Amino acid sequence: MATTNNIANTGSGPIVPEVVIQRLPRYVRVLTQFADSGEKVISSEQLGTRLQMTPAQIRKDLSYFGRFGKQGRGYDIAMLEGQLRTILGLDRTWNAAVVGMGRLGRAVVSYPGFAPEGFNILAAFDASDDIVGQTISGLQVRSISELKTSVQNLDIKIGIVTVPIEHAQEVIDALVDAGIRSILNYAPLSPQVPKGVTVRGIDPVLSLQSMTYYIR
Amino acid sequence: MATTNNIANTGSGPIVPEVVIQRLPRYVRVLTQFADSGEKVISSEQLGTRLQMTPAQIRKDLSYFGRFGKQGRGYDIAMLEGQLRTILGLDRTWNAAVVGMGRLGRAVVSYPGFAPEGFNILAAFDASDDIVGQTISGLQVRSISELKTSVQNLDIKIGIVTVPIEHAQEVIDALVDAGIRSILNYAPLSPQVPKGVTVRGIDPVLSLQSMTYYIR
DNA sequence: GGTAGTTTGTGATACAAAGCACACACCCAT
DNA sequence: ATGGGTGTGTGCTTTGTATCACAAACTACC
Repeated sequence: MATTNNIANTGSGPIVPEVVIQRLPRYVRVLTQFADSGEKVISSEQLGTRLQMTPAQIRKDLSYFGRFGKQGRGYDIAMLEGQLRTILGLDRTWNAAVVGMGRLGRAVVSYPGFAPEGFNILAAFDASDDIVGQTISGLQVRSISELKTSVQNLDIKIGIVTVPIEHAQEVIDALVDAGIRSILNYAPLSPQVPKGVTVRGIDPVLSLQSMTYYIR
Repeated sequence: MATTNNIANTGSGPIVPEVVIQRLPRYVRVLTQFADSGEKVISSEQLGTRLQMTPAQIRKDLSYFGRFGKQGRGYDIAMLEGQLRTILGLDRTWNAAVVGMGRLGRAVVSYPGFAPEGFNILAAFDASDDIVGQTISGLQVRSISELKTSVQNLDIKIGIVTVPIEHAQEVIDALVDAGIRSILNYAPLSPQVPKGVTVRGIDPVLSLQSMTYYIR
């Protein structure tokens, strides 16, 4: 799975390849690091070294969105980071909901890495009556039957799926039905989604299974 | 990060593109599901529908490794699954070690999805004296100073990195130094590794950050 | 056992992404 | 203010990947 997507190029401008979009957050991350270490300017050469890619590719990628650099100098770090964040929609916060409050779901809602990046988990859902009503990491677990209304009331834009594989497709269908167009899927399947919905899969087993080819 | 790799095409035969290798585990997964539901034979068409890809691509991918199908019929499910598992090195078990026993490392060692797929976590490491010696999910946490000897004694082939970002690169260096050539990295950076070492990154924040582009 | 209907395996083709290389812009030192 | 040095932006080339399309191989049914 790793990274399924039915592209829906938002906004106007040229059509940007999805691979490019997927690289942008990595640029943002490195820019943030350089900014933190007090640097003001960075060249595509330096970025490339850090990210293990050619400077030309970085310049090409950036050129899809504008001309951010100065010849003979490089890129102003703060400015470029800001531009990229705006392009990616990271200049605001996003509300998310987690569906499936088993072991994995609990780990996800208590993961401290989302909020600092502007992803706020505002709701947790589960199908089991034993779990609904419990409070986990400060979230009152809701019944899946409330999914659609909660998504609308809380302005939730991202769904995170942590249910067992046998319920994953139906949960994803429910999220789509509720109007969600971005799904982070922890279940080990390639879900079917309509065009316009983006799904990213998190699947450590798949990653391991393709690595063994190189060491077998 | 998502999926960095310095290719090292093992064995002989033609050079197989890495994208192809990364798709094979997905084929294996679907084949297992079909086998479980009692099917005996499957066509590239059916596989394609399930995986949201063209039948031609599946046939091309498989053709890198041999001729597994029968015209007018399709593929024998059990046979193809077995072949692919052998190709990927999944016809055996693999020993892994987790480095970093914080919140994330604990979640990883207690994740029940690895063992059924033949990935056995045999050792856990941490740098902190407070944690070394503790038993977590049946594993006695060892000091990182023992990394190299443990890797050798326990025949560990896979390293799983769950340390904070500021120690990730040094831990990865230590794993490489210990002879590890396959690393699953949960830390949010693009690590530098020598050629011949494969790193796969698990990074939900990066996934989210590239999805927002499509809904912004 | 012949024929209609499938589905594979694969060259050829089309499409997409990455890399090259250089004109041009800008900085800085003098 | 002028010139040497540096690094961008981008058209062009190369490399890589996906798709097409069809002959060949097999099945099933009469």
